[in-house]
Amino acid sequence: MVKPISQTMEKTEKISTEIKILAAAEEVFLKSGYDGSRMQEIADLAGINKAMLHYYFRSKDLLFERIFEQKFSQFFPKIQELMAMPISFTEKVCIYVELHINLLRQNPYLPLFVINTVHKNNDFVKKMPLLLMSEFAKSYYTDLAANKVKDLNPLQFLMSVMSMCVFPFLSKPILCSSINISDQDFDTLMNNRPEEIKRYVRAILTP
Amino acid sequence: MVKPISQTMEKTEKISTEIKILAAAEEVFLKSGYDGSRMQEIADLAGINKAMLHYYFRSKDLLFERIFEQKFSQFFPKIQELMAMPISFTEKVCIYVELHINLLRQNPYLPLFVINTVHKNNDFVKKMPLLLMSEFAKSYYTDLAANKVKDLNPLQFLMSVMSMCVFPFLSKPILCSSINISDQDFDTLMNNRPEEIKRYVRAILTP
DNA sequence: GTCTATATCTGGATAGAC
DNA sequence: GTCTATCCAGATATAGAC
Repeated sequence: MVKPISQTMEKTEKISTEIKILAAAEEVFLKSGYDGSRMQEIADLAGINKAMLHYYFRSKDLLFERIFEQKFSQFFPKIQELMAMPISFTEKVCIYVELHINLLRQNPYLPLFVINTVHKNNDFVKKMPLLLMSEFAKSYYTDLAANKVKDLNPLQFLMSVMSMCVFPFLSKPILCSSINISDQDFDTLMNNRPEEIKRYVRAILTP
Repeated sequence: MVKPISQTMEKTEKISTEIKILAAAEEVFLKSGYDGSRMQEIADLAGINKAMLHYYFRSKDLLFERIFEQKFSQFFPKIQELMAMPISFTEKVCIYVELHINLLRQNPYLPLFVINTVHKNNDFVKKMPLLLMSEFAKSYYTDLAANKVKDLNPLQFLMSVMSMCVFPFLSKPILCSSINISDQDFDTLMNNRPEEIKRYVRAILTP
C-alpha cells in the first residue's frame, strides 16, 4: 500500500481532498453503479482533477471497493442491541421494520446499488459477516416453544418482512408511473408503511 | 425504417440471423444490463459478426429497446382473465401469487433487468400500460363492501404481496451467501413460497 | 499535492470487398 | 447478407512540470 493517509487534518481548515473524493464517489457510484459511473463525473463533483483520483485511490476498481464496503455495512440496520433486548420476537420484528424503513428513506439508492454490485460479483458479499437471519431465527424458536407465535417457516417469514421493507424503494419508478403518484405521495406512503407492515406481522404471527 | 424484416423463413431450414441476434441479445442484456453488455459478446453468442448487429438493428440502443419492450411486458403476469373470474379478492390474490412466482422462477433475471432499466430511464415505463393495481383495487372494494375482507389500505397491501413475490429473486445472491444455501435449496424455497405467501395473505385479509 | 497533457485501450459504428 | 478492416469517441490511467 502506497496510498497516503490523510495526515493534514488538524492544520488546515479546508476539507481534505481525500474526503471530498470519497463523498463525490459515494454519490456518483450510488446513483449510477460501477458501469454507469465516470471518473470525470466524480472529479467534477469533488471539484478537483481526474488525475487526483488515481493519485489517492490508484484505480476506479479500488475506489469503488472502498465505497461499496462502507455502504454495504449500512444496508441492514444494526440489530445487535435489538436482539439483546428482553422483548418478544413479534416486537423485535416490529422494531426492525421501523429501523429498516427509516434507514432506506434516508438512503433510497442503497438497495439497488448493493443488489447490483453483489449480482455482478458476489465475492463482495462473501467477505461480509451477515448473521441477521440466524439471530432472528433463534428468537423465533424461543417464542414458538412458549406458544407465543404461530408455527411457520421463519426463513420464509423473515424474507417476507425484508421484502416488504426493501422492495418498494426498488420499484419506486414503476410504481409512481403506473399509478401516477408524485414523489411526495410516495414519501407519505413510506411514512405510513411501518404501521401497515406491523399490522400484517401481527396478523401473521398471532397464534 | 430501412430495417429488413425476416422474409426468408419459409425457404431456409436454418434459423434466420435476425432471430439468432435477438435470442443472443436477450440473454446478454438480461444478465448484464445495458451498460454491462458488449456488442461483441452478443455477436459471439449469436455466432455471427459484430457488423451484422448494426446491419439488422442499427445501434446498441435500438437493439436494447427492442429487447426491453418485449421483456417488460412479461414482467407482470397476465391478469385480465383473472380479474374477470367470479372469485373473491382473496382468491384472486392467491392465484396472482402463484402466477407471478412461477413466471419469475422461469425468468430469474427479469426483475433486476427491468428495475435497472426503468431506474436509468423511466421513459421506458411511461409507454407501457400498467393497470394491474387499479384492477385489483376495484375487486378489493367490492369484497370490502360485502364485509369479506378486513379494512386496510389496498395499495399498501398489494405492494406488499408483490414485494414478497419479487424481492427474493433480487436478493438471491445475498441470501444464499448469508445463510449459506445452494441454488437447489433456493429453488425448493421458491417452490414452497406460494403456499407460504398465501397463508400470510389469508391471515392479513380475514376480517 | 495539484495540475496539464498525453498515452493506451476499449467498444460502438462504418466502409467497402465479396 | 456476410465478412474484414478500420475509424473514432470516450474512458481509464500515467508522465512530468510546477
